[in-house]
This record gives sequence, structure tokens and C-alpha cells, in this order.
Amino acid sequence: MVEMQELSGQRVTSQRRLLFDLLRHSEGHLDADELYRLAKEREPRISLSTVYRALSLFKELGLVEERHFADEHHHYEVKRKREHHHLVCLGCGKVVEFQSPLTKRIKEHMSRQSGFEILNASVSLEGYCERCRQERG
Amino acid sequence: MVEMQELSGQRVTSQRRLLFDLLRHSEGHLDADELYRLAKEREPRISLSTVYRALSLFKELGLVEERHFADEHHHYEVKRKREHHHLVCLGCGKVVEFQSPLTKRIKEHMSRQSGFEILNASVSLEGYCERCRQERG
DNA sequence: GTCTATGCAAACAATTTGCACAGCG
DNA sequence: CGCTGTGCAAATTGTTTGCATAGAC
Repeated sequence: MVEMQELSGQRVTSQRRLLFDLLRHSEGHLDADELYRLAKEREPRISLSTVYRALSLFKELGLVEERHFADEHHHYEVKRKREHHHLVCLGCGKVVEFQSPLTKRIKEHMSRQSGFEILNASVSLEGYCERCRQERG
Repeated sequence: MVEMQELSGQRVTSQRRLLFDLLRHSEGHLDADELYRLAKEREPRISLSTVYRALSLFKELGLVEERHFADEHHHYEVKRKREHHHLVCLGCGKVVEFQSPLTKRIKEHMSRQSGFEILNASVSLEGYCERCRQERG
């Protein structure tokens, strides 16, 4: 298990190490409060502002990405090498990640057509997962 | 110019008519506060909570869609027949809408692959527009 | 030892809610 | 005229900030 060793000149504190670690090992897309609650289990004195400050630092350093799913607040996930996208179930909130070569083609096409330099693409699909479809009849 | 005639059993009030009208005719993607300010020009006594209540009603009825662009608060736009997507400039905030047959293909592909019933797709591309690219050198 | 990061409480911003009155149907 | 929608102010929720102290380097 890789640990946080350096933070581009910023200090590596126990809180930052813990928070990054939790993000790293949580499958999902945590929001600030979920992360806070998890962190408190291991370090009860940690404060929510530390969580926000750490998230904003990680985001600035490009270590995590901020997502805006339906309605609610922000979710954060550790940035991975491969670009990936999200399929969200409107019934149970489950998030499935996927990749698709088609997104690369959309980027290329729109870049040519608009003159934008396109840095990133995010595709988000919504619908009902198999189980929720059955439950809804 | 088409006017709001009915609201699925909900009452059509002057405020709702005004708000929907403003959304309708604003090119862009208004947020609650922008909409509020526009509405006040025509109806100074309108309140911000009315704006929020109307937006949430419209959203429930499927008349408008809520977008979550980078960071900030929600934006709302009247739902149109054609699905369309967004290209956002990170420099100046400009939003360009586009359509692409590739999104239909992504939906079909993911639907087959995941067993989800996919209701909608939203693609959001970020980058720098031609002008901002020049200004940044 | 110096200077940045933390915890706490208080400030802010976006959105929601309770209540008495206004006005649609 | 009954009942839903509105304006206003106050409440909530998510996030940020000021300040004194803790702790990384």
C-alpha cells in the first residue's frame, strides 16, 4: 500500500495522510461529510474544516477530482490515470464507472468544430439499474 | 410567443408565468439568483423563495433541467426536445451547446452492457475557447 | 525555532421552511 | 369562498474564515 510521501512543498500531516488514505481506499465517491465521519472513526479530534481544507488542497494539486452528481453536494474521488465516466441509478443512487472510446471521439470532433482546446470530458448517464427496474415493475 | 397555459393541476400564477417566461427567453443557463434579479425588474415584489419554489416545481414537472457546471451553484434551462450537451470555457465561463450522434451510441452501448434503463445522458466538455487560448499565449 | 496546518467557533452563501395573507380556480 | 401560492423572516445546510495553539520541517 502506497502512502502519501510528499505534497509539493505542502506539509504532510497526519490528518492529510489519513484523509488521502481514506479517499484512496474508498471505492466510491465520497462527499465531505462522509469523509469526515470516516476520518473521525480513526481520529476523533479531526475537524470538518480540516477535511474541506484538505480536499481543496488535493484538488488544487490535481490529486482528486470533484464531481457534481444529481442535486446534492460535491463528491470527491482520487484521480486515476484513465479517464472514466459515470452511470448513476436514479433509484438507489448506485454509481457505476465506465470508459468508452467514443468519448475520445467526441472530444476530437468538438475540438475541431469549436476551436476549443478541450482538456477534459465527463459523461454522466442516468437511469435505473436492473434491480430498481424490477422493483418499479 | 407561446405562453404557459397549464401546469398539470398546479395553479398558474403571475409569478410562475413570469419566471417560466424568463427562463424560456434567456439564451443561457440561469441560476436562481440571476433569475430572481431578472424577475424583480418586472415584478419588484417577487421573493427569492418563490423563485426556488417555482424552479423546483418546474423541475418536478420536467419543464426545466438542472445543470451542475464547474464548482458554482445550479443552473436551470428549459427542457428542449433535442438532447444537447455543453462545452464550457474554463477561462471566461462561456457555455457552448452542442449535439452529437455519438452520445446516442454511448447510451445504447452502456445500456446493453450494464442492464440499466438509461433515461438521459449529459456530456460536459471543459477547456479553453479560441480567444482565451490566445490571451493565455 | 519558524511558519504552516489544525481545531474551534463564528461567518457566509445557497436553499428551505413556517406562517399569515393574497389571489387563482 | 376554499385552498394553494406568495412574501417575509427565520431556519437549515454546505462551506469558508479568523484566531490562538500544535506540530512539521
